[in-house]
Amino acid sequence: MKTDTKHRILDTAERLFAEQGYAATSLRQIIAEANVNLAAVHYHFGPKEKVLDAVIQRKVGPVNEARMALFDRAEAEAGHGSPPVERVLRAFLSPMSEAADHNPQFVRMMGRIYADGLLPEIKQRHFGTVWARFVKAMHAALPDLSERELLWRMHFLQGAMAHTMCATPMLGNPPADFGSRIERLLVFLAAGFRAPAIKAAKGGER
Amino acid sequence: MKTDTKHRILDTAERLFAEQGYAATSLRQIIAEANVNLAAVHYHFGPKEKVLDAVIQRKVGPVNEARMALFDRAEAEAGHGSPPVERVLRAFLSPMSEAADHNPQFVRMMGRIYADGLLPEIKQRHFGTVWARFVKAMHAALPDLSERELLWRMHFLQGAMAHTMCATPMLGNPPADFGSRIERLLVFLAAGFRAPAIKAAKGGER
DNA sequence: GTCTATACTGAGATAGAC
DNA sequence: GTCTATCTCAGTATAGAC
Repeated sequence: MKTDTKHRILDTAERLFAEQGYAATSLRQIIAEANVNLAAVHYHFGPKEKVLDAVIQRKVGPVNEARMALFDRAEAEAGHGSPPVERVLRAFLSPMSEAADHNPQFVRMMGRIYADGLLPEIKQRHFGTVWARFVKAMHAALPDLSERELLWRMHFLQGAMAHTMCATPMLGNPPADFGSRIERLLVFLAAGFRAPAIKAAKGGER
Repeated sequence: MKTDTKHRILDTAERLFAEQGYAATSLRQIIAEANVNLAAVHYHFGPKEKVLDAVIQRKVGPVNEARMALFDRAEAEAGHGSPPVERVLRAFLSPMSEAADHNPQFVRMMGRIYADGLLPEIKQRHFGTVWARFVKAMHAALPDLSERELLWRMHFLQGAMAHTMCATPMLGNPPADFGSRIERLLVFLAAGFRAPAIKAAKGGER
């Protein structure tokens, strides 16, 4: 059967995207290492961006499902009230950490993809719903923050998270220590979100 | 005189990089809008990356000088002790904010360049010394943090800052309200840096 | 020293034969 | 379904006019 052509393309693309980044990886390099024809890529996926889309879709699904399950659990345990900030943050961040333990390159790839800046739509498609729930849970945990203030802080979180994911400095031993990196990020972010909002910015942004 | 060829290239490149990003802007588009020849770019700057380098160099110098001056002032006012975290953060962030008031596109460009992930060397060349001083000042302001913890938090800061700079959502009125954005970021970061460090991460990163 | 014209290589994309 | 051949456009490099 030749259906494995599709899988070979995806496997090779995922590996090369993780190693070199999306932009730096050419379709010709992928097809050479996957031993398939160039047009086969276009037949199965279409343009290069769709290859990336398929690579992400294959791996990000389980991560997002885990996130949703953790949101469910946190809210169930909180009963009437809302789960604390740390709990919500952990529900979103820890599945990515676990994915990194199993496949470190995937998380690096996600970080690089994020860093490559080509996600106007990819981000929305693969993370839209889970992100919306994340924002909602954070808002419930931090009722004193205005929506605008919260959204900006979510913006800061996004940047810090992406930059942390793709961090090449695999500082420290053991090498694939993504878990402690997430722990540090979580402490940092929780404190940032808990900070009292600024009263009146001089610019007067409404 | 034809020396303005160089300036026209730089001006056009800066504008296009800001509008579309570095990767999405072709040299041919630049030369078309600047009314110069393709080889003139190669003559004056060399490869495309050197064009970016020149564009950055022209604008980032004053910003870094302002940062250094603010570091000086903060340390002088602090006397024996160290300036507080907010003071150090503001010394680093506010010059970029003022640059944005004068030329909003430049800051957007910097963010996009950062987001394009093509700065392994550019970052070092243009921000190396000022960043080193920034880290040192932050360390002095937060003596309880281990160096590793501090460096990771600087890493988070970097990601949040870059993501904030290139944020397309010019939410709120007035439109170019970069100042309040920086104020919000500053509050968020100061709280994050002040958070007590985690004791023992399960991974045991050293 | 400054620029024009032109060519070279490799990228992504597509039409059409098999 | 698959692959060959080809198209366009990118960055880069060179030769030579002024």
